[in-house]
Amino acid sequence: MTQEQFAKYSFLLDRTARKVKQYAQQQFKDGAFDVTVDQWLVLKNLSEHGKLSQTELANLVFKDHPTLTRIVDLLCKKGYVERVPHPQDRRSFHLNLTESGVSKVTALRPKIFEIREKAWENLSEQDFEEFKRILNTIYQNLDGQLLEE
Amino acid sequence: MTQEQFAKYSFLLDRTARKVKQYAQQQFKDGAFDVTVDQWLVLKNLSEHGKLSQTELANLVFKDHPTLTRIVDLLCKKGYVERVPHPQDRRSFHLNLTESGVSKVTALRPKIFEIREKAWENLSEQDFEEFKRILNTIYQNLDGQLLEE
DNA sequence: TTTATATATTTGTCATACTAATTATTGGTA
DNA sequence: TACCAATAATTAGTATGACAAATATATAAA
Repeated sequence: MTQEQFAKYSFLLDRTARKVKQYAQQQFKDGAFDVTVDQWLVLKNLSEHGKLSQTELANLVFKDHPTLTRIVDLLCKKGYVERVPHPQDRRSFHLNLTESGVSKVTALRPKIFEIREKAWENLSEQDFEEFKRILNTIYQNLDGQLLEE
Repeated sequence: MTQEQFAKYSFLLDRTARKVKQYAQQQFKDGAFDVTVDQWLVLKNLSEHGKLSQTELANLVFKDHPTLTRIVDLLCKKGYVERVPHPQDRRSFHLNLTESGVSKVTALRPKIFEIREKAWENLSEQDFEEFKRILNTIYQNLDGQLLEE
């Protein structure tokens, strides 16, 4: 295998990740879900982990703080999330789903599973395990954080 | 495997793709490469395929036209690429590397192979083949274009 | 207690991605 | 010729992503 051939993993990875997001986003739009794919990820994690600070949430979804701030801004504007002042720390917030946010998650969850399944046609559970292993290995190879812990 | 577990592929894929791009971009910055990762992809393809219209180039790098227009704008501003009017079609351009662009590609190419190798530590050539197969399968599963061809 | 440092969040800037709409031009056809 | 549809590229608007810097507050150290 030449270096040339080898270096293509980054191209294929980027291309596929974009396609997956684009496909999902199109389905979200067709279904009038009223959220983006990244906004959904945030809603889903809030729904599963309850009250979270923005820092905790950012770590869960692997987005940096400025990006998360902006996503939360949009979700608040749409009325799905609220920022409740943290009782002990005035720098911080508890993020909560509103009633409307809870309904949204309940309504969308099954539809999103369906959308996600399409990508996996012609692939097996074994493929899934391999894929996870390789992705996680790459991530760890490049993650500087590990050196500091 | 629950649906819940299964649907994580999209999260892992997105997270890893971002990490790969971020790591490379950081190395590009440390090495004062003066281009972004996506700008490099465009330069590299221009170098390998010679005169191309923007539409042809967009198809090669799998970016949409507005995105490519802006990347080419930046590369022209930096003096690595030039837009030459197409002799037969006044709507279109031939894109060319400038002398400076050719030198840039020659200088960066080996450095970028080194950067790309890091991600692949602890993984085999066999893994690479599996990875390619799975990524391409996912891409094709979601690619509406195929239906029309 | 004052000072220094660390933490939580926000703001600013640039680059990329996607969609829709626009402009200019081309080619086919009545 | 005049019209119409297709094509090449650009512009506009919104969202995300990375990074640096700013702000406010909390905590630890002198």
